[in-house]
Amino acid sequence: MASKRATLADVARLAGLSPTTASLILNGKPNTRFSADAHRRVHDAVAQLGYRPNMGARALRTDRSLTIGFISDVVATTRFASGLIRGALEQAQTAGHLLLVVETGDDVDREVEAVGAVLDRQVDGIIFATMRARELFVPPIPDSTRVVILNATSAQFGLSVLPDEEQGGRRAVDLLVAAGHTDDIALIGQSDDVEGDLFRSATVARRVQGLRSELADFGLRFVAEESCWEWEPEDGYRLAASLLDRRDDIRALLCMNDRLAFGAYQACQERGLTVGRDISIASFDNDELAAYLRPGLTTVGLPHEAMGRAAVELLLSDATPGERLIKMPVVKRASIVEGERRSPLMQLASERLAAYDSD
Amino acid sequence: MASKRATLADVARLAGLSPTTASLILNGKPNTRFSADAHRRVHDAVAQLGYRPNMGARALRTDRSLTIGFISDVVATTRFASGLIRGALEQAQTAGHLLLVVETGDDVDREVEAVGAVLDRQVDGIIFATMRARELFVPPIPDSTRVVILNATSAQFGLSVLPDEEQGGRRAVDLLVAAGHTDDIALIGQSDDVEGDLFRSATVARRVQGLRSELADFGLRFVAEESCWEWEPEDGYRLAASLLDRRDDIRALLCMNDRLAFGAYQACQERGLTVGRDISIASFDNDELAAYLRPGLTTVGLPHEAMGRAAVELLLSDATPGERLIKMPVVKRASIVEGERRSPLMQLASERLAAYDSD
DNA sequence: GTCGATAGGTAAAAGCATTTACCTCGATTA
DNA sequence: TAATCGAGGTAAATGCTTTTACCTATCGAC
Repeated sequence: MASKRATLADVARLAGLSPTTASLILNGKPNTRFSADAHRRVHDAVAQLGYRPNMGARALRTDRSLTIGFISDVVATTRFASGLIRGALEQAQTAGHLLLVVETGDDVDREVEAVGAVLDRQVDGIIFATMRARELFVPPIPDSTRVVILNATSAQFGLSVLPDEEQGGRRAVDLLVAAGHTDDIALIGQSDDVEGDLFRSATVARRVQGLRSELADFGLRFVAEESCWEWEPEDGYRLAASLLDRRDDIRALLCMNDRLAFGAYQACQERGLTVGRDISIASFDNDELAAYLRPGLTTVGLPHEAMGRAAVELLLSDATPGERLIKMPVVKRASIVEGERRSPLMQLASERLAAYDSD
Repeated sequence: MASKRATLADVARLAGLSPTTASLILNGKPNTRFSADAHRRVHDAVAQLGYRPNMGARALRTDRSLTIGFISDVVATTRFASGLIRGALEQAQTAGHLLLVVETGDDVDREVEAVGAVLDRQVDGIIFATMRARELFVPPIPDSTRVVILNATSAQFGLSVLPDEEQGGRRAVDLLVAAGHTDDIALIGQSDDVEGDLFRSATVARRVQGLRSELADFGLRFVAEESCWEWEPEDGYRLAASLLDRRDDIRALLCMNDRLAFGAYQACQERGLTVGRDISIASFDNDELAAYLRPGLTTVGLPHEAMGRAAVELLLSDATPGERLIKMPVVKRASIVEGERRSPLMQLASERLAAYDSD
């Protein structure tokens, strides 16, 4: 396969036609009438030569490269969100596009450079993915280039894709209430710190709001709240341990993420409490971890893949500015102890869950 | 920023020179003599217009796109190996290249398609990354396109990047022997199944060989071996549990990966054995999990980022065919109980570890 | 016989950067 | 004085595809 790549001119020559004709036929232009024979000859020539158009040359004329720039701060290659890029890759592929991936490490200079670099390569659009909520500084981008913000909002660019955290938060509460928990639920991890909004995902605030709204709908509230800045296993361990040592009326732990929950598991185990039998734990993210734990962790997942797909879909559509909220899946495993008594509240929570699932 | 992108012709016009001159100056061609004034005018014009060359047009002439195709079966976006792509991205960036990422899901058709797609976009080279050891079917690629195989070998393409599993295996043994283990070490996970070589990473065989060779160097052997097909936490749990229930002379578990080790932790805990005090556990991968566990898991890591970097580096170099083995880092945490007695064997193992680390 | 359609095409420009093969002008050399 | 040389450039071709603006032959109608 060392021989040079065939060009459109080669195809035309072999078909005994002009490049114009070959191009028009191959691109299926309407309002052109070429003989059936010409069609056949062109297609035969293409097959015989294994011709594939040179996208660089094509992009030069058409300004469309069938390529999308995927610029992320740090999200693309991190366990936490490789799903984002996988979803984007998948959707791009079905749309005949390829992804040019760049990681900026949240450095503004590299961000500007990244935009320049993908623009130099004539991308049809740019997806900015981020874990940080800071108002995305986005370098100048020509109006003709479509932009979608993934996992953040931006005043500057209208189109963004986010998990539907408010609904997700509500469902987490439903899970516990449907199992019979009312006045024994503690919240672990919520940080009311002002800075929280700056660096934590833009959407955590909505998650918490969903949590509280749903509880309020039921006339309930958290009986304890332990907040912390980092959300690592050791934090979960520390918070849960201190909580359980301090009071004995807690029978459900709602953790802000799975890593906190992992730490909480250890704290419970050490205290002789079996998760899923003596105490309930629910959390967020559906980290890989959640499936490893025993019993399996019930969690409201971050729909990374769906978000990635939606971003590409939105980019390639002519959708108008706005937020696209992606449904968070509720993943039931075995970390919640199911109460047998059926109270009206439990009934209501169950119904809300069912309605959400079947939506 | 809605105005059209400036072209080289615009720059030339503004500088009062010809496009030829502008091009020659900007590309710093040797053996051309232009006045200092011409240089200045061109650079001023570039700055003023914010000119950036159109890489598509450039690639058309030069056949160099400063873009690399990164084609993976499934590895690119998986927790297990996002490091590969991160390393590649990083190295590509420092070399002024961008990565066009495609995932094929290990499907031959999609693989062929992927190669076509990146070739259409004039990539300067292709990196094939894979988790599967099957002889990579690689579609026809023009000789002029450089290819590097990442995490696998290929008879067809000479250049490949692999973790140095043999040395890694030896170091794992050193860790245990240096801590005083001799006749109390069990191996968990090794599958002698013939099919193992077909689907498991190409290099696991070398890992096992390193393990056995190092033990043999010390005149030792595993006192038990539990093998299984999958390497998930539940397998580790099952194997460790059965082993510990069957015999009581085991004081060290060498697990083929961290997930197995995670399961083994649970089995030990259930039996009242404290890891790092009553029993030692060592394993491979340095999964994120390894840092979460308590005590932290001592493990020999897969050097994903370094491998990714090496792949790009190799691709852009003029290196000759061959395997490039990347050193596996030994990550010491707290899962190995340190013996106090210093035997000659312990001394020797320590020395080997030290030599490796300082290399 | 001539006019007009229409079927079936094609020549050439455009899009942008690179590169080869010149060209001009003044100074130097023989 | 004529030939040469170097400094400082430039015109035009090239790479490949798309697209606009034609072109030619034939057939039917009048």
